[in-house]
Amino acid sequence: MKFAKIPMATITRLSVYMRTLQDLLEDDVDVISSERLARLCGVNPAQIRKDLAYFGEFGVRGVGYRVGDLLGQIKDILGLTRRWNLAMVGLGNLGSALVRHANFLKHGYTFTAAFDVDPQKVGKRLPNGLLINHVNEIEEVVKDRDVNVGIITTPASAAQSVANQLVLAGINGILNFAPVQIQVPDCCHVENVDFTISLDTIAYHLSVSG
Amino acid sequence: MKFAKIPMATITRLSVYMRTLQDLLEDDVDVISSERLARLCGVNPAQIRKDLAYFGEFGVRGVGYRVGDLLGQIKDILGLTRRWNLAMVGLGNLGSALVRHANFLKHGYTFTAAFDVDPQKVGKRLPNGLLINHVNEIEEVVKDRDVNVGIITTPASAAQSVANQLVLAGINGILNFAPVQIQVPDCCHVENVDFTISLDTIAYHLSVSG
DNA sequence: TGGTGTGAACAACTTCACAGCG
DNA sequence: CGCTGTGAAGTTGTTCACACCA
Repeated sequence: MKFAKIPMATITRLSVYMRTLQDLLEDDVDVISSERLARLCGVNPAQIRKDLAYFGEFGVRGVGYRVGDLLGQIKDILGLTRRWNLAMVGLGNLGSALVRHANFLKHGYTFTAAFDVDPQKVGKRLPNGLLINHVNEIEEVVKDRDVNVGIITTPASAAQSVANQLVLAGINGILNFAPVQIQVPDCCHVENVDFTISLDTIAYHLSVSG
Repeated sequence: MKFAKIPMATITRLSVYMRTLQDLLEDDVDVISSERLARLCGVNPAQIRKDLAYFGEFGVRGVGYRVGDLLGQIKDILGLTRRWNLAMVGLGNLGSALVRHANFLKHGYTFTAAFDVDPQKVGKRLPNGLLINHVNEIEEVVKDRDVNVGIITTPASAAQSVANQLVLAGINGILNFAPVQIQVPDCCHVENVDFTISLDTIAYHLSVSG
């Protein structure tokens, strides 16, 4: 099973397994079976075994998986044993909140740049000390500070233009919170976080079921 | 094709079509073909026709779809012709930012309640005038203000307990921003918005491709 | 003629069931 | 003996190709 192409959904689940394993490690659990881990993650046990099998044989037959080992392996697969530098573009309510959000700081993600167009904001510093640059400076600053991933929290109307500048600056990964479909070349990977869609989905479910 | 069960992915895409149609309407576009709409939404034209076919025949053969009509139909399908009352639970950086976020106010979503555990916050009012209640008051306030959907932006450790209280208060839809898998009875629909997973996915893609 | 609506082919992902090994 | 690893079966979702109709 070593050289198959890996389903996108597998990568998503690896991230979930990782989080659960971290919790288990903190609770001093040494070994866990696919069945128990599956219950904790809300998936099928065979799914876990198949997901892991894409990357190697990490378990012990008749026993299960060693929590610490498996956690290390998954971090390795996801590329989380190194540091990733992030740039936040758009420091409105959402952008500012996310920069302060503790979850990014786990797993080696660090903000090394921040951008906005508002003259009131440019030149100021964020609570963590990070200087806010103008969006026009993206190319220069991104290269200078070795930014790997851009996070877009601008209004929808500005998102595509920002994405273009990020790509131009050599960025290959974008996390897009703006509610639009942005177009980028194949070299750049975009993930969309769109809670308006999620809300609409809830509205639909509530409508049909009563 | 009227009485098939509808793929979850179809509902997600309807929300995307809706947004694009709204833009087209503002640009005074009257009619659009599945091919052109598909290009704008980044999907396959047949996909759009199939998605819509689950719910009826909305197009005109040889012509395309009337933008205004189709928009109305999709809003109807998604249940967005009525008002939905939201409750925000957790008014940290993220929760506060989301309450202020303009996108919720489109499409008939309104915040009618807000909760936190911090005594510094309880009793205060948000910029929009909404009073912050204590999380203990969820059941009472939710029923009183006819809340339909709960949004969880608490730390992961508190999310399950909050979800339990929301369910107890009779809520059937939860939008969960906390990075944990919350367990609820079948009567309640949960959508997760988990940007830590999305970031990990980006890290994986950057790692494997260079 | 041109674009929708849709059955049939195809592709992707998930689950089952059991062989294989510690 | 018990749990992993995995081929095969099953399920779900996507794309094709063309009949059908304004």
